[in-house]
Amino acid sequence: MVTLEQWQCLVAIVDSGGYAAAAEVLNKSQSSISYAIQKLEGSLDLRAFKIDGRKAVLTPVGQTLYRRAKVLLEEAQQMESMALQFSAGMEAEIKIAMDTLFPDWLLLEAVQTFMTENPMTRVELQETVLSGSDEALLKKEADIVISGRIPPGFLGDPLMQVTFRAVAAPDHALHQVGRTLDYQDLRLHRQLVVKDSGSRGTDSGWLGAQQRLTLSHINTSVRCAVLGLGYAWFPVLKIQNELEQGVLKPLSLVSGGERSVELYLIYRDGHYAGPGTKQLGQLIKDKIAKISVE
Amino acid sequence: MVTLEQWQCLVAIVDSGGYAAAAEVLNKSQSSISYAIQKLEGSLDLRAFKIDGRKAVLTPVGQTLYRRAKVLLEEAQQMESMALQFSAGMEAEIKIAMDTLFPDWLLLEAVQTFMTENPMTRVELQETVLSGSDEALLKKEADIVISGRIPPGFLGDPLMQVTFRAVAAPDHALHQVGRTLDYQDLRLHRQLVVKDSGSRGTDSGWLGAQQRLTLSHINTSVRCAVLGLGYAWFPVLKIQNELEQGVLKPLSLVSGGERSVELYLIYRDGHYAGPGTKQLGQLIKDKIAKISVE
DNA sequence: ATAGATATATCTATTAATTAGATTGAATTG
DNA sequence: CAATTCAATCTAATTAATAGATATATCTAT
Repeated sequence: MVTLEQWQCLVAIVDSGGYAAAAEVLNKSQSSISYAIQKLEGSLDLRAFKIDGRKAVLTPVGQTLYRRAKVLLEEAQQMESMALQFSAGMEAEIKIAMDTLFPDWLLLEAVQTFMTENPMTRVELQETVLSGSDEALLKKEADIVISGRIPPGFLGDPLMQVTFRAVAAPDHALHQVGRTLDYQDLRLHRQLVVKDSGSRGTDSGWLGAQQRLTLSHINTSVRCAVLGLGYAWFPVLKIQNELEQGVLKPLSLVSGGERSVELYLIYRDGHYAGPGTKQLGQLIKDKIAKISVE
Repeated sequence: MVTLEQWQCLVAIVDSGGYAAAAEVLNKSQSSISYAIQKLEGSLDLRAFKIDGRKAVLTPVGQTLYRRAKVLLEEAQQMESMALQFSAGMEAEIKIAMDTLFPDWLLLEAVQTFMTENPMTRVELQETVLSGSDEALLKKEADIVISGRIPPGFLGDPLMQVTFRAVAAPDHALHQVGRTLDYQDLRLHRQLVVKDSGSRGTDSGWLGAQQRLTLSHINTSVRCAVLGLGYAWFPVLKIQNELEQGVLKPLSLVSGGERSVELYLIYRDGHYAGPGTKQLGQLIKDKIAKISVE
């Protein structure tokens, strides 16, 4: 196998203009360079240089090899500097756990910005519900968590207020009652509940409902509500489209028709978080700040 | 610098599932593998593997390195097999000299086909006129020559008949004469002549003309004819568009209004030509055969 | 629990590859 | 024609890579 060093010699000879000059550049002796080229030419069974007078000149084959060798070396160099960044603490992988309450497009925009700036860092996104985010933190399955709950021992930065509203499809029975509804009315109808993604399975939603339909993802839940399968509390930001299109309609409740939850951004390792994690967290915060202004 | 062999070890360990298995695959001892990874990790100052139990498992950083190392090795491998083709006689560079009489789109199509099949071979095209092609052959500046002249000592395969027709712009004075023209008529007008690209500079065209405008390229000459700067003999295939659009019109001559030249394909090295040169030559012939049938 | 099997790490002696330095021969320069 | 420059070659010394033996840890099956 031709080694990287041998390719490097070939390139150095061309770039510097000769064997002796290449030796200077690479901090080697001239004989080492000569030896390296001999080995290269030997193992490929061709001539890369023709000695014209006392100058080393590339053969046509050599020219082709030179061009590709430059690319190869460039790539090897890139790998090493990438690795250097890793050893300096830059993460190869950042895992995010996000409660489905959080507007996903917002996070995805931040992730996209981050990934273009840090192409060597992978990002993994896990959508969680309620205790699922706690679990991600405690089991070290996520570096960044966006959730409404801060497990004891962690510190969270407030991100945004998520407002819930009780809604149902316009032709749902609850919308035909013709007066403001109370808890008794709701009890008689099916409530759509999003299943807790944590393994302990804390239940969410109002437990007073007799009939319940439990979904694993909020998007499915919204779809069910639109189809008239039941009523539910949804984050306003998540159903903006549905409200505008009129396929979902807010229920007028005596009280409790609007609830709200504060979402927090939590670093698993607090201020010991790596540089990439911190940058990504900041990007998310910036995105939200920008949205709030608009 | 991390060597290719070290990257190869990393990849082999992952692909085969362990240090010992990698040693087997690479025909080395297990301790060599261990040593190589130690060197790699040492020079990058990071850990690529974590020994989980007694299994070697990639760290997140290691995963990223693994993916890129595969690409790097793939590229190095490609270079070597490319070089192997070179040493087996495949040319790194093929030079073509083509008389401008030859329809260029025909050659370019053949070149394109060749280049997609042989991405590592460069192709250089030189357009010549008359003795320029002889010179390219004799000075070894071209491997393939397409020309109407075969210098002594070379063998040419007949390619195609190129038919010349005397033409001028429709509003040219020669078109206003109102009868078939003879040599005397032509003598009185400016002839457009393409300059010989050879250094000896044999003159082309009919030397009886008193006024001449000499151009270095046939395309320029056609443009001049369209603008009414003179009359000229052009290959029919080269001015098909101009004839259809009516911007050039054939002159009706008593005799000599149509001449023709046979073009030949000549290999500089005859049947000692390299495999790429032969293939490219054959492609050109095939293209012409296909055209002739249509 | 415990023996046996499996997998990586480490140590050591050996072997192979690389290196520098001196020298030679060829080509260029003044 | 002498001086200089450049690559090739030879040699000795150094360095790096390797296999083999052994140690250590862990998993598996009894």
